[in-house]
Amino acid sequence: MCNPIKLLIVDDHQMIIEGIQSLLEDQTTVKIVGTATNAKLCEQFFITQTADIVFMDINLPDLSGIDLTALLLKKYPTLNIIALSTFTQGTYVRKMIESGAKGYLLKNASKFEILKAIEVVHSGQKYISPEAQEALNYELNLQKKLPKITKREKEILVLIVEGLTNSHIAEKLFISIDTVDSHRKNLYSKLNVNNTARLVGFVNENKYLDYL
Amino acid sequence: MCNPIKLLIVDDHQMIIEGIQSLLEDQTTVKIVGTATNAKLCEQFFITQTADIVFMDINLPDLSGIDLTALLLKKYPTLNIIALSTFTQGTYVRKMIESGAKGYLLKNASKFEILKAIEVVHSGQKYISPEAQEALNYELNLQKKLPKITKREKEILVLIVEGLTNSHIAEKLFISIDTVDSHRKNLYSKLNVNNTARLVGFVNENKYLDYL
DNA sequence: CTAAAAATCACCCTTTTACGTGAGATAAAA
DNA sequence: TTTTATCTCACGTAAAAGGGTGATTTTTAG
Repeated sequence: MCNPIKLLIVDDHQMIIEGIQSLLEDQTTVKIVGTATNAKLCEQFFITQTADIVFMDINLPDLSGIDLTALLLKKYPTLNIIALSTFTQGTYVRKMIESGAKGYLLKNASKFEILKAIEVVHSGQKYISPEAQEALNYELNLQKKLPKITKREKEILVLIVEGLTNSHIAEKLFISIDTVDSHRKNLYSKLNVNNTARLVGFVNENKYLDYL
Repeated sequence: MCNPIKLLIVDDHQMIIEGIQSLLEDQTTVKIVGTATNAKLCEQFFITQTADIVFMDINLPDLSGIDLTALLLKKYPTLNIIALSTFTQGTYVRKMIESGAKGYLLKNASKFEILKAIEVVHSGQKYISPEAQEALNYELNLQKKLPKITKREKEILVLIVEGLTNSHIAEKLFISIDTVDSHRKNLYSKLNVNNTARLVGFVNENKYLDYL
């Protein structure tokens, strides 16, 4: 019989902490060694103690779980962090995985799934809940489908969306109005729109500027 | 000594249910008489049983907590429903209150606050958590501050945002291009913008069309 | 090194917008 | 009823966008 897996829960919701504790209290394979309701407390925990697995909420009051994950893994690269979120949004899943999280659990996970995630991640593999995986795939597909624009085009797109005219943009970037106009036309062509209103609408609806 | 307050928890997150149960298990004044992880199960509960207070999550898989609240209150007007949410968004708070909820709790509420909310609401008053109240105030202020436009102006605004030109709008509404242009000018003036890009941006950023 | 992609600029023409000003008709509120 | 708001339309001008085509330089990637 090996030692129980040491689990740290980072979540600002007392209910969630209590809930996980309650769900896992009869488990001999997992031991909750600490809880933290914000990023600061989480960092303090690791000064004196350690954990095998961290359940990491995405929305913390002081620092996002995404940033905290990246920060912790810089200091303690061997940590196994499992994201814990209410959200199925693909963006969150993507960012968490990019930050180095080894797992992604939704807060409606069953006891069984929680235990499974802990086991899988502790054995060195990744565990992403089916819904989160689906959302991630959707996200990646969407990203793939969204037209790609160049660096300069993005620069100009931002200014158009902010409401600047071609001449103002030209002034700001020290280029000719005709150049700005060219970029604008290319944007229309790439994003498949034919006027400013539709361009701005497209950007807002797809949160297009969040990409690249 | 009076009977314990009968509490029903409606939330699709097992962790939350377990968490609340764990937090309240030592309480003699409150008794959890049931749990439901979706709207259907919640409705079924009330066929055979009853409750004094309902903890209602906003995000349910089948029906939003907002709609479920309105629906339940139609059938059982004396129910005391307390919204339970991760979100501080003012819109949610507003809509929940509009649907008839008597309270609004955030999921990071302490045991103390949960008990207080139950007591206050059971005594016939409303309980809205401080953060939610602040968000609600902000929301209401925002609504107040947002410029008011006329029915016709809104009609035209929608079409502009959809990317139609003045001439197309005129065609669609059987009015002259000059009239459309007048409305457009008034919109610019009222919403304090000076071109299409900023107009569309304003509408999207403020979800302006959701109002009035 | 070379081909491809990106960024730059120019010119032309039409349509649309942006801004101003004024004004009649109608409906709603005081 | 009388004021007020809304909706309607007109005219004029300048600026900006929308569209097409073509061409040079610079950067990037194979």
